[in-house]
Amino acid sequence: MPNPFYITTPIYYVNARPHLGHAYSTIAADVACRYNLMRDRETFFLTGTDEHGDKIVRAAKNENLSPRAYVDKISGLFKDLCPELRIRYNHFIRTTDPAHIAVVKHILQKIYDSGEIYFSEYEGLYCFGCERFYTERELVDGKCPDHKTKPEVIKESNYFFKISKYQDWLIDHINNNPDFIYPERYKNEVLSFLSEPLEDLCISRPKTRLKWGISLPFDDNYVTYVWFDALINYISAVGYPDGELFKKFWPYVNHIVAKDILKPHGIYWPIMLKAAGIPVYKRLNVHGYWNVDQSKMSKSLGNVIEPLQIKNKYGLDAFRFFIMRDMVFGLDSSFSEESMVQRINSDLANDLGNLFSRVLAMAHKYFSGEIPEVDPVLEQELQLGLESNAIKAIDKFESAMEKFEFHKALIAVWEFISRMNKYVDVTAPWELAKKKSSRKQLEAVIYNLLEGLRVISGLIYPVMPDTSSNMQKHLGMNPDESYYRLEILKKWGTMKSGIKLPKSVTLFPRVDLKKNELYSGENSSEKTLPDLKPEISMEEFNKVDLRIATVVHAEVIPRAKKLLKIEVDLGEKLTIVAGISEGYNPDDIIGKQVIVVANLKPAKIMGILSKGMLLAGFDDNICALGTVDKKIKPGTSLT
RNA sequence: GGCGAUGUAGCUCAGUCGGUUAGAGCAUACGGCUCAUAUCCGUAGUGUCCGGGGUUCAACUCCCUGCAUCGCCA
Repeated sequence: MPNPFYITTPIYYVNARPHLGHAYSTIAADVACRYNLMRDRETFFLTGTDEHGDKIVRAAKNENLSPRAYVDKISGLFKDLCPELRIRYNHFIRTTDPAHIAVVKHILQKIYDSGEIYFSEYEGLYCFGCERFYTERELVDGKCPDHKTKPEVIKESNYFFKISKYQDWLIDHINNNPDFIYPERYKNEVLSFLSEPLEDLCISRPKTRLKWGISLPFDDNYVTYVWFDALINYISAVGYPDGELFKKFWPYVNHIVAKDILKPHGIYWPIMLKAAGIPVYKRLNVHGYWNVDQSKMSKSLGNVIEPLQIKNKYGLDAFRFFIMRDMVFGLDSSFSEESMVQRINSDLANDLGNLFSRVLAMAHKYFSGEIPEVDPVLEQELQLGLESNAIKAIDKFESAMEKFEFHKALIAVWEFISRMNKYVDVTAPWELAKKKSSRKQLEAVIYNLLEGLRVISGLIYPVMPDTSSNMQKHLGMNPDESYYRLEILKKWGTMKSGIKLPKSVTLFPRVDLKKNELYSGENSSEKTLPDLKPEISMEEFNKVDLRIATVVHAEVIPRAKKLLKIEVDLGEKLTIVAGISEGYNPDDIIGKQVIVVANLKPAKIMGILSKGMLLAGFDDNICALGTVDKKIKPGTSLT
């Protein structure tokens, strides 16, 4: 039985609404979790909200709400986002939950009893926005560098946690466990921070200035510093100290955080655990920031992309794919709608979507949608290494996923997708289909392709769960079986012949946007052009007979406002009435080559039988004829 | 101010221990195919490897220095 897997996101501070950064952390955790399901591991996925502290009180005041009402509201926003992003958490914790509060008190008491917390007086410049004291030096023009406000002088007695005592232990622990903080750059950052003496951590706030928090169990005049409270969620959520979940999952915990909260997680948290006699976490996984148009995705800046807007515009799976594929876990990345569209078109529509479409179309065309019966010898013969390519892709996928290198895992999958497209090209099933004698070969080729799609459908499961199950459905697989399990994906040839496949679908439509239509966040309707008419098929379009014609004669029609009577030559002569006299005099157009609809049903206009239509564009007072850019024989049809 | 990271094709990046002709994807151009969503396959490129100096038979790689960008700390 493989080890269990416990994954956490940060608990999100509810002083702002969810944004792209939150969505990324949470989706990354979801991807890691689903991957571990593929490995048959028992998983536990924790997310939630952090709801105490000064900033919350102030944010609540801003909205004229009580802290309680305010945190309920914002926490609800975070919670509601989860199903929309297909986040399958096991528990959504709130630091205002009574069970959490009890554990925080328990830990505080435990550390206090062991003598690691002391009482001391402190005076300093305090910024309420930052919830921290500043030294004179740190201030810019006497003001807080973040909030541009003047900090207040505050003198108070507080409780301090002796974290300095654990500094050497922590340095050793990090050095002895190279994976403890990952990727390495953040490990180095923490070590460099630890190369200087740590100051003890102030873990209390007097109730005289903050009541919204957890009371210290050993002094009711104080509440707990918000970080000390918040970090404990990772164990309170699984029932520390005696819960079964805690015993089962805690030894295997992976935290996911963004780099802005590296210090609390890389320094305070392990020391808190150590001081409380709890084994420290297994691994801290630190990711970077999403930059949007050069500037940081940050709560204090205004340029926040609502993840939901983009997701609604292009679909959830495309969104999940893009942020997992484009960001190297640990590094910063930039988000633009343009690069997302590029990825959707090239990776999703062209590579994966089109592969799926062409294979299923052939299965329907040549085998009326049934998985063909296959001669095992021929099947092997015509594999051309496809099976071993699949195994190789799965191996790469696995080792990348273990290291949270999501982009590399996806690259491995796409290498295989590309391999599949080449396989189609090399085996040329449409050639095999031409001859009765190669029927057996055709069966083997299509079967192998369907098998390859089965593997792909499984490998994309963590990142694109909806598309994965959609593919699976169209591959005629039993929806009750966990088709995405790695063990099953590695076995080639498990598809049963004779199963009828549903009619094929387009997995990802190509996005065809002009630049100026990008980034119109509010206007997130399906249509990409204003007043776009309903889609037509090629077949329907082909009913229109467009021809090049030369204007041989034109005259104004008396009493008509805009109409010209025009005679065109397209091999034979045709009379057309066209409403273009506001833009053209008869003499202007004689000799011009124009585009006409030649098979339009004739209609009588102003007593003249018009047997076609001239193409022209009208924009306010401009009228422009559709013409061709070089001379061409009249009567040539346009396609 | 201190410490660190990064700088490679038009764009995003890979490049092991110093070792032959510096790679991939996207974008571009050309060719091929027609099963497929104007898709797919193939071919072709282009490089001051940030600048300067040094070590070496040999430097994108190691050392020094300068510049630029970013991060952490003060």
